[in-house]
Amino acid sequence: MSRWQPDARGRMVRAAMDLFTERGFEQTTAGDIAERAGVTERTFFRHFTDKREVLFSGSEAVGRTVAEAIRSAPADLPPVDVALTGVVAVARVLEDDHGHSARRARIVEANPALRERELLKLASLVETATGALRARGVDPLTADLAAHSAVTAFQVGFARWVAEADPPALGTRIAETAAALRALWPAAESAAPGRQPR
Amino acid sequence: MSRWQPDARGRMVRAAMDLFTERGFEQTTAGDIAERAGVTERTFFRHFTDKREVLFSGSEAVGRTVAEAIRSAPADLPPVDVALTGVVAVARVLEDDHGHSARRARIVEANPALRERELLKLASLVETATGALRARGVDPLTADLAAHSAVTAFQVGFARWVAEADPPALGTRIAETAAALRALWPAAESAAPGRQPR
DNA sequence: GTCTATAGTCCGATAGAC
DNA sequence: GTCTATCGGACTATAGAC
Repeated sequence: MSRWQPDARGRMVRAAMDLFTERGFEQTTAGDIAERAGVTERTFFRHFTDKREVLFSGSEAVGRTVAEAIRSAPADLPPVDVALTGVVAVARVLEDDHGHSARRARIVEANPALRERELLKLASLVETATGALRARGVDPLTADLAAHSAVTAFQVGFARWVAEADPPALGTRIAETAAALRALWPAAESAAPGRQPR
Repeated sequence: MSRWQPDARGRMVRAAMDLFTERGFEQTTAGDIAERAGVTERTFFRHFTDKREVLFSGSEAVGRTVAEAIRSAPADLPPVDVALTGVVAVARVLEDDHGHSARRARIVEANPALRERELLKLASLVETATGALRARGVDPLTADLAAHSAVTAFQVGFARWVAEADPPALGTRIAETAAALRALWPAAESAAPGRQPR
């Protein structure tokens, strides 16, 4: 039908993951990825602003999922639980394909440049969640910290999940991590009403 | 006396900050920085692995400060407070020069590539703190989460501090942020002794 | 210190979809 | 005709190799 094979973007993503696994991120040029995907290097850079971005193309969708889950969470839920609702919604999407997540995580962990990009995406997720919480009327500082805490629970829970050979549900790991986060702050010492910790 | 002016590294750092402020990070080449610092481009790359790194040369020292503070914290302190001790020790160092921190923060915020690097340094700080906590016998998950929480308190408190024209002590802002973080987790619901939150 | 590969940008040209 | 996706070539800066 057309001059081009469809789904150039998907082919580039798959080619990149394969090549990064085979010979590593730095040993793979943008041209290599393009070649294997059957496009030119120039086309690669029109789809992805830089070489790293090819592994992070789904991140806008993740942000939308978080924002929507926070928007539609029950009104009476405490802010931190609202934020956790957001990241658990993301977990539900990733749940299905542990193999892909694990493979991708291994590639990212192996390269500092990719870790940097991942951290930027997580930071952007924190910002998205903060905004969604504030839209619910949560005060700015609480919103920011609840978002940070939820993303930490996601990040740490996800890291444990992908490291496992025969894992439970990702949502379970995240809930466990959130429980451990809550347990960090001993209620007995300083959470008595009105007392200001220094 | 010698063929070279002393403190080439310091001159490059200052030249970089000036140029990044004047014309922005991307509009400044490594050669520009080297030239203003009176060295060759080659010398620049011998001191800094990449262009961004010139703004992050103090990060190893920060890591050592955190690790040492955690190592020497009172034995009976809860893990999260030990971790907070670490980041407060860093605050004491930055305390003196609000102007420099604010200027640097503005440069970093203005450029995604620099934000990425900053996030990587913060992640590495989390790892350092986690290691130091584990060396005290804290279990791995608690150590990781306490480190994350402390660095979040630092990060958010620092961001508020640099944004202020006539700020209080950075340590105060961080303590406030930590208190707000603690307040996120309502004690009433699930922190009763022996009860396991799900 | 020189040389080189790669990343990433800018310009324009082209070919199909609508 | 308009919109969008591809391709080609030239170009600079980064960063590493020699």
